[in-house]
Amino acid sequence: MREEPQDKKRAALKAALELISEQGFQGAPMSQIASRAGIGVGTIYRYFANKDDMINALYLDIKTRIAEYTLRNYTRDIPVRDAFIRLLSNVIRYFTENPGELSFMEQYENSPLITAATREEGIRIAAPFEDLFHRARGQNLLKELPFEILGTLLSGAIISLAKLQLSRSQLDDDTLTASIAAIWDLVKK
Amino acid sequence: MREEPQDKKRAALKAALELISEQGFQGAPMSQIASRAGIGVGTIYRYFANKDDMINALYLDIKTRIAEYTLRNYTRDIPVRDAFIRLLSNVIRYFTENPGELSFMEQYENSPLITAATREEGIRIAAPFEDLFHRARGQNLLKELPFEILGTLLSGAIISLAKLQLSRSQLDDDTLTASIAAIWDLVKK
DNA sequence: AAGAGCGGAATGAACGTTCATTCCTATCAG
DNA sequence: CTGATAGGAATGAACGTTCATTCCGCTCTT
Repeated sequence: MREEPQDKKRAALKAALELISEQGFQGAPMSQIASRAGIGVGTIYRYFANKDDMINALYLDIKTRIAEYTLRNYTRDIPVRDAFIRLLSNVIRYFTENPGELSFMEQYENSPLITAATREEGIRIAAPFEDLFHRARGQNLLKELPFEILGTLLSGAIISLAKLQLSRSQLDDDTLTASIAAIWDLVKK
Repeated sequence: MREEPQDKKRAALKAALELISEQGFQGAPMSQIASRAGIGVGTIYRYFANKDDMINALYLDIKTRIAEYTLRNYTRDIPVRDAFIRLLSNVIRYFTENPGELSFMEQYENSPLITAATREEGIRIAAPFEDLFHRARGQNLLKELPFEILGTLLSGAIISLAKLQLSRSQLDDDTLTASIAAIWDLVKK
């Protein structure tokens, strides 16, 4: 049974994500993370300087994956409105498929554990969305508000929809589509 | 120096709110809460069964105040759209004046510390908004989506705007007004 | 004098982190 | 091929610290 070099690191991150999303930071001591990952506690410290460092790495890791997944089928030849709808749908789909990640992200982003530096880096990762905003503005489709505000409103609305979708049993497709269309109205002129 | 009977209870809640909003749950041990409140640790346990109980009480307390403040100048003779705008503005104003409360609420609502029962109670407190939704639906002003979804979208957007307002230096009045108008577009037909 | 309210030292459980030890595998000598 | 050697990876018991909670004595009030 050949092991990849980073197997244990991944296992630790996965276990941390599961425990934190299920039980919160309080419910995720290093000892439990290790045992769920099937490794020794000490091993975690071979890969991360300390617990904060591990959680930071987890955050950036997930943020990157979300950004990739969301943009995965975006190209510039898609009409602006369609592109928005598609990206928003991707966000919903991603979190539906990875419910633990939404819970972890929300906990971490709202906690003072997150450093200003990490938060900045998270924003940078999400930067490719800017392109779509610029195209939309170029076609005069957007409300006359700074991108920062439009982006904030958009993400606030879509995340809250994702949370609802996860907490209540899944919404049916038509309702979801209509909800996403509503979110487009939030930013469209 | 005559003390009101519940003074220390209030002081404990206030100190807990401050510490949790500034430093997170990790950074708010009972000993610090007590010393910031200017009381003994033991005293806290005269008013609350344990820490969880205190935090729960804090949550419900704040949620009630927010709901009151938000509805404070709402009456049925205000046109629906104006009423929405007014309530949304109240939310922003409340959190601008009480920044710690937004931070605490967001941390607590996203953490698994909150029980299903407490969450339910939180929803019940916010129920008076329903009236406005019913009026709006009666006048056919709303998108054809369940109230639950419209409410979720609305609160997601307004909360994200409040967070932005607190993190970046305050937004100017015109921008704020325009942003709130945008949020109305989210639910209006 | 009795009792309620209060304070903060004491307690023990739980935690993050360390480190002496073991395990594993690659290398190399014979 | 075999056995010895070395060194990095992995382990988990042990440590020191922190924390929620308890307990007991002190101080007012009546």
